[in-house]
Amino acid sequence: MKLVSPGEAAANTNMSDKAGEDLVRIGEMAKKYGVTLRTLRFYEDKGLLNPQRDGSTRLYTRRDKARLKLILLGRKVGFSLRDVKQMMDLYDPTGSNTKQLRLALDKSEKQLARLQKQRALIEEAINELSNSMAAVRQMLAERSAPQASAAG
Amino acid sequence: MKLVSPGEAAANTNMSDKAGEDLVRIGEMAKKYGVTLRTLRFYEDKGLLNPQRDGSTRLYTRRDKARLKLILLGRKVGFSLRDVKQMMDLYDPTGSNTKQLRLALDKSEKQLARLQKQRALIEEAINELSNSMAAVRQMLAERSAPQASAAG
DNA sequence: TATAGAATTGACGTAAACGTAAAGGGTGCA
DNA sequence: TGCACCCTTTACGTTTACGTCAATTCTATA
Repeated sequence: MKLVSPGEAAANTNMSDKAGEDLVRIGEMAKKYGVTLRTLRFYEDKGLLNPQRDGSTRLYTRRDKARLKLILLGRKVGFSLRDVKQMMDLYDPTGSNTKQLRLALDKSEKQLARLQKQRALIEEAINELSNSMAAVRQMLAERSAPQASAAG
Repeated sequence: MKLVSPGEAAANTNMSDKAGEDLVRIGEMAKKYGVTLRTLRFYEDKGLLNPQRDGSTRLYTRRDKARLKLILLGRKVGFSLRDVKQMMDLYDPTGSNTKQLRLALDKSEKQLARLQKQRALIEEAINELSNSMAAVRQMLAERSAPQASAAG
């Protein structure tokens, strides 16, 4: 049962059962989104992805791609995979998803606060480090040119 | 052999052998610098601190305090303990410490670059997250007031 | 003397997101 | 037929800076 043979996959013109099902195997999926195979399997193991199977071979659909995009966005903004899963698990294609959206908003507000705190910490660190570097440069300068100075 | 009894420690007026040796035990040291006992022992285990001993009891000197301050500063600006140790290990009380200072400066420059990159990433994250939140709020608004709209 | 308060060493546990083998199947092509 | 790839599962390893017992000892004090 050949669905997408390697090589043909890139120029995929297969219009099988459903129009444009566009199934890809793990290798192509990984390349397409810049992640490793291990990562995709890991996400699946954590319940974040759920690709079809052709025998034992994973086949990722359009929906898997959408989910992966969300996961990667979530990771980028600093959510844990656990958070991402919680939010995605609330998705219901038949409903208004009000609950999901509210949860996402709630988590996002908290995450935004965390990010802002982190940014503040990093700026503090940058300032402290810059000060230290200035002091070190000063000491080095004094060592290379030990002229008379009032400093102890 | 009593050196610093608890309670007396705070109002320490003991001028023993060397003037103002100012030895403190681990509990007071921890409180003074806002770290746990575990942390102090851990730092010692990693070769970052080297307190004296009264039998089996650790006694921290003025020098240990100076070193701990440096460790905490290092951690604050994002150095690993390994980095901190490398830098401190080069300290030689009899020399000019040019090598140490150069190493510190070198590491600091790299760390500064990392911090700046991190800051950039965090700001990207903040922006992306803010955008997502706006979109979610939009969707929620549409759900609570589903008037006619052109949006799909 | 009994109790409460420090200290000690030793050693396993934790978090997060994968990395990295190891051992093995399936397939198209020269 | 056999390489060259792609895929699979299982499972231990990695990183960092400690946290958290556990079992014991020491000491001051009421």
